[in-house]
Amino acid sequence: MNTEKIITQLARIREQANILIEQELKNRGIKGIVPAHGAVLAFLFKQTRAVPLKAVVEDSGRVKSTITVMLTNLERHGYLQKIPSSKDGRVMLVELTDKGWQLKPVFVEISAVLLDAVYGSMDYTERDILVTLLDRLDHNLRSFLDSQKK
Amino acid sequence: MNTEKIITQLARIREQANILIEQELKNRGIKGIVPAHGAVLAFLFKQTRAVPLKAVVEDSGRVKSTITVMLTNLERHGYLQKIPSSKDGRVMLVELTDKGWQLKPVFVEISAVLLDAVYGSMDYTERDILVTLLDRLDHNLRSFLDSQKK
DNA sequence: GACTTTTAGTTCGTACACAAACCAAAAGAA
DNA sequence: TTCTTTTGGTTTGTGTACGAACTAAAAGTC
Repeated sequence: MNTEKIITQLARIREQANILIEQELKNRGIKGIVPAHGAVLAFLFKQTRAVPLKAVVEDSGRVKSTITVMLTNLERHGYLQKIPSSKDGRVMLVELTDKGWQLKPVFVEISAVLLDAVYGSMDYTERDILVTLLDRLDHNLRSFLDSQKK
Repeated sequence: MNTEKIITQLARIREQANILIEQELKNRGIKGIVPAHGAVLAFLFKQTRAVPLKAVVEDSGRVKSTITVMLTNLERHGYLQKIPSSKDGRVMLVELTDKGWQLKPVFVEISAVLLDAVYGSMDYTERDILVTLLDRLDHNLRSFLDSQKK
């Protein structure tokens, strides 16, 4: 096996996963949602009340300008609402609409389809080994980047 | 280990790899190049003469409109030239300039840094297991998507 | 209380990425 | 030869993604 192209390999798998997600969304007639929204939606599904845009930024790993635009688009499609906070004139509170909450079961379903498709018949021991090894790569990269930062 | 978030994990590693690449390019004072150009450049480095844009499209896995724009930008930065074919009035031939060829050793260097950073002290047996398992995920996804296509 | 700094979001400019519409040249069919 | 289809690229519109500049409100300082 060629271990030199691991990043390409990772990228390809991720890309195919995205294609699968897009297909499943399309099959279910859902519009205006793309894989990149996954992280944001997952975060919002965990909330019980409106959260500041900043919280979404921090959880998502995206930059605030990206999130501003993304939330505006999701709002335009009716999945959420952005309401200025009455407590703090700077903050914008984000809250899913009913239409947004309806995505939650779909999200769960598609996640299951995706995991099934990805792992296929791979046994659980192997899945665990794989994820553990990937975790090491993640740590390796993180510590390299940290050491560079300074 | 949580095997349910493997796609997120993959995406994170890839993202950090991209950050590393961007840093290394910056350290070397190289402008106008981003990780997304990697596939295109790797392909052009293998060529001995000008190749049609279509060949780049096929090798890169990107769509032709994406490649048209990307090549135009790379040309604007002086890394390559687009020359209309004299044989076939439709085709656009792509060729690296001297400035483009100068990226080749940099590319090799950065690839080495990246691999070192990613794998760290992981031994070769483990690297092999990892890549083999990833290959299975790739095949699983590919066959799932194929079966959906019909 | 007036002034300065920090914080939360938006806007703008640029690039990748895709799909769809478009265009011109080549190839195939009548 | 003329007409039709295919092929190779470009253009346009939309969205993600980032950094940098900007705005307004809050918090901190004197």
